[in-house]
Amino acid sequence: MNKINDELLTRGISSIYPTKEFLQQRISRGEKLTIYLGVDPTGPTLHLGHVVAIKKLGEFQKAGHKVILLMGDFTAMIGDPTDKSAARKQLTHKEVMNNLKLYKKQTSKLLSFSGKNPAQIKFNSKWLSKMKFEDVLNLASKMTVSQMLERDMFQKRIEEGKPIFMHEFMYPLMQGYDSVAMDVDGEIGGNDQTFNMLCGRDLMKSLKNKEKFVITMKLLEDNSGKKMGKTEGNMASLCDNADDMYGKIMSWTDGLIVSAFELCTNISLKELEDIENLLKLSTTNPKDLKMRLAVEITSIFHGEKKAILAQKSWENTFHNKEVPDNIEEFSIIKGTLLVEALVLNKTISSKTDFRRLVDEGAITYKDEERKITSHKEIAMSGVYKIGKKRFCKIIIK
RNA sequence: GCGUCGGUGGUAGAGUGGUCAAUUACAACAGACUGUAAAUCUGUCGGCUUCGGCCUACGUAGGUUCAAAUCCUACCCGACGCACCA
Repeated sequence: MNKINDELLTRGISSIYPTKEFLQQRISRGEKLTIYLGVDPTGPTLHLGHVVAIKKLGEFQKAGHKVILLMGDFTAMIGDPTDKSAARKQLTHKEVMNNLKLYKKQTSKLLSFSGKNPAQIKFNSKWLSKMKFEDVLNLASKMTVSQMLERDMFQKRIEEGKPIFMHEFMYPLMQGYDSVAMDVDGEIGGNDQTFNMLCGRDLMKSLKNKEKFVITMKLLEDNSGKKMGKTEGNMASLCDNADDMYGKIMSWTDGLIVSAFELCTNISLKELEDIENLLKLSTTNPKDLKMRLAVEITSIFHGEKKAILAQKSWENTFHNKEVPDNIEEFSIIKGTLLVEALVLNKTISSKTDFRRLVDEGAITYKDEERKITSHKEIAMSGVYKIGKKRFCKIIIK
């Protein structure tokens, strides 16, 4: 019992507010706690970065606590001015519901939505959209401007002379109010959400005189913290098929291995320690550990069988340089130029790109193991390889 | 309301009349190497091309000029400062 609690309250956790002991006491007293995790339903997919907190939520659910997955549909609708690229479009109710459906599917391996203690799903528009201006003002009166300004993000913007908008001040309040509206015992989230979650803690105290606990999770990132940008692009989506998920994990930088084992897999803490030590030895090839990692994670979402198949296919393709089994096929009319065929099928983005690739010696006609050297090559029936990971099979009609 | 500054490629961010399809960094792509789709190194990185060039792009619309991302005018959007503060 004690041991389980200990892992529940340490693994992957960055910090617990007010204290770990506080939470531990409540749990060992046998209390059934209500904990929630807020997610932003803006996109249709969740990625492995989200898994960290969802997984922890699932662990609490297994331990018998009540868990809520909160869809931040209201907060998502407001849009974030810092994100000028998107100028975030307003989500329709339909889109939100659709995303929810996908989320449910994607998280079903970590959370249980049925049984006697199902994870609940709530929407924060339910209470936030009904608030009157006076309610908002009342909320706003609980926080001071300097409290808000303490936030690193705001400090940085002031230094850079970049704007801070009023509604950005409201954000933490809105998110914080979620805790009050649902009357939860605690919240869980990435440590990048610390400020918002603590804001909810303050509100809880002043409005309900309740001590809300907050668990912040470590972020999935390079041990140097530097390479996050690099990994972001490879951040496997939970919608990816087993092969892609496996492959994307393999392309993670080595520094991510330990933290990913801790945050995304179910291996024991003992094994985790072993892996950490192994990595320090110069005789260890990090690749082998990464392969193990990729199988572990892929297994969670696709089952062990598919994960092992994905591993085999990966080894064949990249280690033995063979053509993978399930590649894209398309048919063309006889005599079509290879450029036309590939661009039409969107395997390559433009004709210029095709010429470049040919000049770089990136395209190979696998059936004859021959590099394509001419821009005017006629497409043949068979398999073409572009770069290291793009394959396609052409069929002549 | 007045004033100041600014809006550039996937992002950040240079450039302030021709040498600008636009420095650089990140992302992306390719090659070499390897331990892999890691790391490192090298190259590429708007589109079309008969490889000579051509076309489209630096907030929008006009204008000046042989020539404009760069100058002018109007407009749109934004930030900052000052004033106002019912």
